[in-house]
This record gives sequence, C-alpha cells and structure tokens, in this order.
Amino acid sequence: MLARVSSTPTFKRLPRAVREQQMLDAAVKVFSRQGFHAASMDEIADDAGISKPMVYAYLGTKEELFIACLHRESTRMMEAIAGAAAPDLPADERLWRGLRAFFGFVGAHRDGWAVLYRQARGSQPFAAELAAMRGRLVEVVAGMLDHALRASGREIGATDLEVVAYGLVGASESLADWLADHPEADAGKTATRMMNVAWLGADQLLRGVTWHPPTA
Amino acid sequence: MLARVSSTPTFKRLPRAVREQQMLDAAVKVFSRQGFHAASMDEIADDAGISKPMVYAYLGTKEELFIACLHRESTRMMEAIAGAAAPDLPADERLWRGLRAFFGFVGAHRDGWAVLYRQARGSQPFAAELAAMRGRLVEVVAGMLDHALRASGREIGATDLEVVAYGLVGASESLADWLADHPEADAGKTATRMMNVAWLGADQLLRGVTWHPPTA
DNA sequence: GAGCATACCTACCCGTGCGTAAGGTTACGC
DNA sequence: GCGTAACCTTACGCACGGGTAGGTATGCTC
Repeated sequence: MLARVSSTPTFKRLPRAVREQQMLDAAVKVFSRQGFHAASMDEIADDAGISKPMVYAYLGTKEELFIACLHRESTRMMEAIAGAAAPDLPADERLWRGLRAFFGFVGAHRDGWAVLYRQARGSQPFAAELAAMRGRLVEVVAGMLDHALRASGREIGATDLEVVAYGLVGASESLADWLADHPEADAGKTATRMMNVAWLGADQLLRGVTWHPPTA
Repeated sequence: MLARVSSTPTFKRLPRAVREQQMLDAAVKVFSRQGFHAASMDEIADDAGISKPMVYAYLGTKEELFIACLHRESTRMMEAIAGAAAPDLPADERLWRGLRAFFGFVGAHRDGWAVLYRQARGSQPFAAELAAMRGRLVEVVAGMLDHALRASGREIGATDLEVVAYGLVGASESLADWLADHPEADAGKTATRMMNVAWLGADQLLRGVTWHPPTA
C-alpha cells in the first residue's frame, strides 16, 4: 500500500448532509453530460471527490441516485415557479410570471435541468416521477385557465382543458430545450416569445373564440 | 445436436430485403417496449424469427440498428405530412392538414413512433438524427408562417420566427406523447384541439397583434 | 484515553449482453 | 447434378460496470 502522497492534503471528513449534496451535484453533472446509462458510478464518485461505496451507503442504487437528483431538481423548480405567481393577479400576469420563473430557472441550470429532464423521458423507472411533476404543472396551468374562464362566465370540457394545458406545458418544455441548447439566448426574451404564442391563443379561447375544422 | 423438431416446419430462407424489414419491425417493437439499453439484440433477433449474427450482418451494430429504425420511421412520417399539405392552400388549411397527418400518423403507430421517439431524446448518439428531423419540421412550419406573413405584408425577425415555429412543433410533440399514452383518445380531435391553441395564437401574430410584458 | 460510531478506502466479484468465429444448409446458375 | 454464393446457425470471448466485503482512520463522548 502506498503511503498517501499529501500534495492535496488529505481531504477533510465531512458530515453526511454535506457529502450528500456534493454527491447529488456531481451526479446531476455527470448524468446530464453522459446520460443515465453511459454515466458510471465510479465517475460520479470520482467527481464528488469520494469513493464509490460512499455513494451506495448514502444514496443507494444508481436508479435511486438518479431519482434523488430528479427529485431535488424538480422540487427546486416548482418552488421557483410557485414563488413567482401570486394567486390573485389577472390570468395573463400570472402566466407571464410563471413562464418567466420557469425559463429563468432553466436558463440558470442549463446543464443540470434540461438534460437531466431529457434523460428521464425515456426509461420506464423514471417516467412515474416525471409524470407526477408534469402533472402538477399541468394542474396549475389548467387551474389558472379554468379560473380565468369562470371569471368571464364560460366553461370548457375537462378533457379540452387538460389537453390545452398539456399543450402549453409541452410548448414550454420544448422551448426550454431550445434555450438549453442555445447558450447565448436570453431567458426573458424566450419567455416573452412563448407568451406571444401561448397567451394570444389562450386569450382568444378565453374570449370564446374557437377554430373549427373546414367541412371539406 | 438435436435434430430439428419440425412443429414449426423449418422456416423459409428469405431474400435480404424482406428480412431487413422484418428485423426493423422487430427492432422498433422491442426498442419501444424496453427502451434502447434494456433491449437486447438477442431479443430483437428472436422476435424477428432469426438469429443474432444475421442482424449484425444486415443492419450492423446496435446503435446503427436503432438509427436505421429512427430513419425509417421518421421518413415515413415526413412523407405522411408532406403528402397532406398542398403548398398553395391558405395558411390555416395547410397547418390543419399537416397537424391532422401528424397526429394521424402518431395515432396509428402509438407503440412504434412515440416511444421510439422518446428514447431518442436522451442519448447523445441519436440526438443528431433527431435534431435533423425536428429541424426539417421546424423549417417547414417556419416557412409556412413566413409565407403567410409576407402575403399580408408583414415580417418578423428570423429568430422570432424560428422560436415560434419551435414552440409549435414542441407543443405538437407533447400532444403526440399525450396521444400515445391515451389509447382511447382520437387523433382528429387532438389535432383540432392543437389547432385551437396554435392557430388562434399564430393567427393573431400574423395579424400583427403582439403581447408585451407589463412594465412593472 | 478507552470505546464507539461514523466517515472513508481498496480491491474484488460476477452478471449481462455486445459482437464474432467458424461451420452447416438451401437454392440457383450452368 | 454440382459448385458456389447467399442464408443461417450454435457457441463463445471479453469488456464493462453495478454492487459489496472487509478493513482503516478520525473525531466525539464520558
């Protein structure tokens, strides 16, 4: 056994809570760069400046680790959004603030979030976790639309509402992808562009304007 | 070595072109059910009623095989869409037909397409292939919007145009996901709902109406 | 300063599955 | 009928990486 060469002077022992965060940071980084399967536990451990068994001891299996990442990131994101939209503003204002927060978050965590998110869409084990999160978002958006509709004395079928909300959320996710791939792009501008499609359309719907397929 | 038990009477030898299609069918099926990594070449070969080395002989590596699947499916889809939208119709009619074709295709290939597509989003090697396809779609949509704009004497910055197109394509992809997950849902209805958000918004934009962030 | 818990390590096992080597069999041309 | 090329097989090599066994150091408590 080699005596430890102390050029880097024997790293400190740290309390569990701190190490766990470091591990999660490393995991998010590696998972997003390499993808879930290509990422190796060794590399994650290495990047966290720790050895593999520690990761297993603290965060468990590779899958569990990934879920932990997903969980932390999605929680942070939901908090960012929830903190932005006060419930008693007009609908467009709320939507605008929500979008700004959303794109702001993604813009600030390009690496982390968007790619991590892209990973999760494929593989069964994570679909549940992700679907739950998307569900919460859809619910929020649908609630918002419904609220605005009722305020103007209108109503829409539940499925229609869900699908429209789903479409809006989907468009946002896609633009988030776009944002993550364009490092020079501005989050605020992206949010504005999103509003320009989403809100103009939604606003028409809220006013009772609808489009019908041509009879042909 | 066992003599071949001929309950299934010694399958025919088939020409390459036919076998290749069978293999691709099997590959699409297995990849979509299991995901790229979980799928094994043995299983694909098995499902195609052939042995593994044949797959390697004809379609190459696992990655190459997956790309071949992606390629075939995306080509089919683009053809379905291209065949639907005649270039000299009014913008909304073209958009409508394009969307109908798109959702129709996805609805008819739920298994195949949507899940396969979801797979590709994650892993680096396929990102290129997928980005190319999405690029073609975005280009088509952007071209359509631009055309409609010019016809009414307006113009938009190139980036704005791209982002809006990207958002529309993204929303469609998301609704396609939704459609793939809801076996009872109707493709035509979904297309109509999509139109109700997308077109009403795009139409406003085409008329020169825009939304601006509140000064606050 | 003994004892205990917690942080941490090196080294290994072993399943899984991609990719291939080497050989058998059927059909078609001549 | 017979060669030859295309079709198809069984059986294996081998690397990679998830997960663990078992042992060492460090700091905290009394």
